[in-house]
Amino acid sequence: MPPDSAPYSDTLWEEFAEVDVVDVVVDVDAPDLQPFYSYRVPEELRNTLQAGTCVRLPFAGREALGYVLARRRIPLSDPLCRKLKPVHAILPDAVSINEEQIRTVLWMSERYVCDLLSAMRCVAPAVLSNRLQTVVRLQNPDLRGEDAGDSMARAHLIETLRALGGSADLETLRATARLSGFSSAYADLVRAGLFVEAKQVVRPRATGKKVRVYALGPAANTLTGLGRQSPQQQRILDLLVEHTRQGHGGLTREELLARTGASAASLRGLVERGVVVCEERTVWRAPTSISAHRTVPPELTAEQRQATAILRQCIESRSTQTVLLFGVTASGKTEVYLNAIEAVLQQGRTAMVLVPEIALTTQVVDVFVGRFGEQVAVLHSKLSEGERHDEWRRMQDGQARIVVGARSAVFAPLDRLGLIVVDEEHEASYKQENNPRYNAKDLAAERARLSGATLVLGSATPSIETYYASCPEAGDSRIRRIEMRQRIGNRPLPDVHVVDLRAEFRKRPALFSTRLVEAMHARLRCGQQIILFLNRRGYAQFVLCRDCGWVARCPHCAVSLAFHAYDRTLKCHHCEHVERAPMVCPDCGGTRVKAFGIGTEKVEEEVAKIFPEARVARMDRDTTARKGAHGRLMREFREGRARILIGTQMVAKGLDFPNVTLVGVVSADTAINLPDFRAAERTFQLLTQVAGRAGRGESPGEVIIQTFSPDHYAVQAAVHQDYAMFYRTEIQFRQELRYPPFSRFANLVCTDLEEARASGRAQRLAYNLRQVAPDSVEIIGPAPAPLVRLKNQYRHHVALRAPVDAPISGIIREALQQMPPEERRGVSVDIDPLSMI
DNA sequence: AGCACGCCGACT
DNA sequence: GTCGGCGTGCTC
Repeated sequence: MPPDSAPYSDTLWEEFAEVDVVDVVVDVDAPDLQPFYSYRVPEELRNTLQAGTCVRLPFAGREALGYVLARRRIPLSDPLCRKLKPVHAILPDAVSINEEQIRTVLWMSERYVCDLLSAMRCVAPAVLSNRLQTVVRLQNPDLRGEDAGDSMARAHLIETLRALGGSADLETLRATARLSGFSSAYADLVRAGLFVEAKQVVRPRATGKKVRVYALGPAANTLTGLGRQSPQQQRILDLLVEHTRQGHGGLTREELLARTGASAASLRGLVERGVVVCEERTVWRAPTSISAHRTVPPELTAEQRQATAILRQCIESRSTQTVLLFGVTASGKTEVYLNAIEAVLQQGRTAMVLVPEIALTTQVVDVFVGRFGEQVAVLHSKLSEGERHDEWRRMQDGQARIVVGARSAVFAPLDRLGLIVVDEEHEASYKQENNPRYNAKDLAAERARLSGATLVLGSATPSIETYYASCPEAGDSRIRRIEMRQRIGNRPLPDVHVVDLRAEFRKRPALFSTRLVEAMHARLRCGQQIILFLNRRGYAQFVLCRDCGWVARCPHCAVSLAFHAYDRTLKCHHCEHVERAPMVCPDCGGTRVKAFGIGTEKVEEEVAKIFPEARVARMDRDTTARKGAHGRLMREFREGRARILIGTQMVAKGLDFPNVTLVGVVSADTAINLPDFRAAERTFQLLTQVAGRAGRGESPGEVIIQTFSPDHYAVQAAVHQDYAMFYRTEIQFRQELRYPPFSRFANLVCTDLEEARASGRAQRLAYNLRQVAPDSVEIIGPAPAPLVRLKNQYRHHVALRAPVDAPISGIIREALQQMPPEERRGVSVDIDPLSMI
């Protein structure tokens, strides 16, 4: 027991009775590890080791990297103390993460039922791209194969390492030696001391460069140092004081002199007296060309001013209110975001803008870079590891205070977040489609909560869930709604017409209705541009032998192959499989193999037949696969070289081409009949978004929708561009059938190379779930997943439907815990899935 | 008894 | 993932 008298002995006692430890997420891939392990803080790291740092540590008899979650003290009596090993070292220069990011990791792991390491890998990709590598070298350079005794294997390894220059990393040696008993021969050599091992940290390749920057020096605080400055020197000091106060590092010579108009000599004088010091700093180069010229804010419309005022008020009062910015297409939502960001920057806080990956083209990025220049960091999937790392650093160093990025940018290391914008919030691409299946929209909400930021969800076609949450009449107003009903310049919404393909087909079956063809002729005649939309790529959906009924199927997935005419291939749209399209049926040798169903390629071919003089650009995954192809097609269309743009949903979203006056939807039916309760919502959103591409310039727009379901409410609402009308029907249907937002779903998919094991696992999982779930939670299945085989894996699933307040993640975690670890690995958890396929 | 091999479980 | 411990089974 501690002596209870003198305070100093209390402190002493605590030193004796408690151990200083850190909880570490270890970066090792194993199915059955604990969420974290504890290590002793060694004396020499006492002042530097903290939550968020990357460390080297002993683990399972070798060295590993890990990430510190928390530092704490545990009593000496704790049995854990007997097992504790010390942290080896802190990784110098490794990027560390902040407390908010650690809390995000914990939240993710909890909500999405994933381990801390996978959550950590999402939050800190730049950090965990550090790898530990084993480098092995020969004990001495003269070592020969025959020194290894009589073992051929060992002799071979020695000779291989000699050939590699006497030293190599373990993986290279393993790959070069190509030896069946590699591990044991290698271990023998290490044990005999002939091979010497060393661990080495492999870092992401950074592209930062060193510059000299100036900051306030030690003499700046003394009164004598101040006061005797020339006006020029005073301006330099003022700027540096302001800069330091905002928490930034130093400024380069060029920046300082340009912003103060001072001379180089006055700066030199300050440095000589120690008032200002010069230090080396690494700057992380921005991957985006900051060449986008600065743009001047335009005059705001009345609605934009009103929306901006509300957002400014939220930001200035540091309200954590969520706002739905519900503005029709082309109502100028982006300008509202820009103004809100301005307000946040004035407070010395930072801003995050999430956009769907597909919209993250130069068009969007340029708007932000144009307004805020180098303060903008851009994150998207096409960045190299080095570029990503640099953008990460620029944010951590405070050089970049705004991030614009796709889904994963929600993890950006911005401090003091004041605003998070999720643009086109209804987009399905905010959902990560592999594990952990997080939704960036939910994470944005959590980060906003943690950092006290205002969350803005923007859309012309909000998701039903979001809109519902913004309706006071539903007794639910967690979200404040701001509406913008006017398009910029008071341009009218386009005229939308429906063509009933049933009637059309009775007269004359064709890809394009008479009405669409006539409208296209008219637009081409007066020099305007056209977008044709069809949400299916390729030439045809499938090929079928009309003699024997054979259908080309993917050997790896349970789907038919699509026909691509331009290279005469059959492609799987779910995996990488490609094969040559056969001329005759491989089953019966018949020659009547025919393609069915339409895709963008066929649309392109048809356009070429009817409008041979019009230049066409086709934009889908096939034509934009190569880097830069997307931008080239966009330019071609923008500059008017192409008159007609044909595309999949890529062309439906966010594009702004003023000369487009006609949008033709070749078929609105691709999604409408899918067995998914969101089919109608998707159709409505897609139709409304694509219609919004027409009439963004001076001339009014026209939209023609071809469909076999002209009376469907999603089509009708899109025709009238009436969100409220769609919402009223849809929310009623959701309520009657107890779909979200009146319930929550989870989808658990069991995958295995063998179908019996996948289905067996799904059965056990369903059984476990029924054991642990309360009666209010419905366990649906097990059943084969709609896509029963994907990339060679068989898939059986179990779904959950729960009341909105049910602890759905906890139930799933509990059910999974009752399965052995290796079986758990074959279950993929999707909380609030957007699709159950 | 002495050793090779393979499986299982722990890893702070 | 990867190491070591331990059991099995083969050989001297």
